[in-house]
Amino acid sequence: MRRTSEETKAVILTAARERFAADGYERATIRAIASDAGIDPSMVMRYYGNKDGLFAAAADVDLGLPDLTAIPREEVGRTLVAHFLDRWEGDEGMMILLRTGVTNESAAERMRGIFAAQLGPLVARLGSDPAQAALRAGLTATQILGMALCRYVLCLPPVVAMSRKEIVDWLGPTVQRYLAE
Amino acid sequence: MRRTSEETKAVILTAARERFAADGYERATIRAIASDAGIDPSMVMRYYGNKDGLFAAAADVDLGLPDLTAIPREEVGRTLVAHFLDRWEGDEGMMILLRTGVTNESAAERMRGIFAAQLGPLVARLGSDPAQAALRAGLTATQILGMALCRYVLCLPPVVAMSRKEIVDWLGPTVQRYLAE
DNA sequence: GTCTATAATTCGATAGAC
DNA sequence: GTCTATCGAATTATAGAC
Repeated sequence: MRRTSEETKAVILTAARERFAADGYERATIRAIASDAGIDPSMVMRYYGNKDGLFAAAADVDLGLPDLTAIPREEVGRTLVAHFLDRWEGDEGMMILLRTGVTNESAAERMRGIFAAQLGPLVARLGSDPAQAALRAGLTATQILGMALCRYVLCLPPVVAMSRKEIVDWLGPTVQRYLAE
Repeated sequence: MRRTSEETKAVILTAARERFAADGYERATIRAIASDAGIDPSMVMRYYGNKDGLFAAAADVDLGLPDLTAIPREEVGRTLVAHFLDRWEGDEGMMILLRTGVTNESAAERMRGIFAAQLGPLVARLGSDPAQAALRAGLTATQILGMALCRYVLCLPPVVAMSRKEIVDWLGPTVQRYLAE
């Protein structure tokens, strides 16, 4: 099939995101990604240089965090938990970060950067003690990422069985305490 | 160096645990493990058959969970958090399960089995509603594993900076609520 | 018990034709 | 823009000498 270069780049990137999300960095091979995209492996190199370049493009994730100062303070915990559930079930971005960040140092560095740049400032704007903002953001990350790990990656049966409402009801108060109490 | 077969097996297993913990399943090569152990790669095959056999031996982890019915009920959350901190900083067992379980399905299955067999019954013995025991164990896993992920694997700076006491003080009440409230 | 040699794959990456 | 062909390196795994 004949495409424009932009189309080809996009097709490759979509396949790459799915593979990195499903398999992690090492097992997501250029050959497999090219096969999914229905093109030759050399096309991947042509447009992204090497595997690292492709990964960098695939792992460019925006958490799309909501403005927590615009909602009632007692609702920030539940709101953030619900938002991350949407993010996890929406696209592969979070899965890419988690699956690759665990065995790839540059991916872990990217994960640190994303949380420092996006979750950190959000928590800081919530007010309270500025000196504690980083700590509170870190605590929040442990609970949010832990839920994602158990539910979407390790697939622990009792965690998979939980409904969306159950998760918000149980984790909401935890994140509320970490964020604002 | 000349050893007995038991010694050689043990030397290989020690090196394998460190490599699997540090690199995950894919990047922990038999060659690297053999090199660490100071022997030839073929020795690994001789004693463990193949890479899966070696991994099975390396990932045989006992959480060594304490009997929570023997301590005051209001202390179970803090006690469990402290125990897992010890486990994480004690040997490579937990790190192996986490690093490999994220990109290897058989390792994830092993993780599910270990938590179902060891954490589940522990929570069930705490009493309360038997129908909720699995849910409570799952919730506990999300917070415990999430802390480990952020602190020991992703190394998020504010989480790494926390002292042992801070972790127990912050996570203790969370796990207490998941376990027994 | 230890090692050499090597088979059989698989992977990332390059060169170049069309 | 797409593909064939291929290189060079790395991996798991096997066969067999000492």
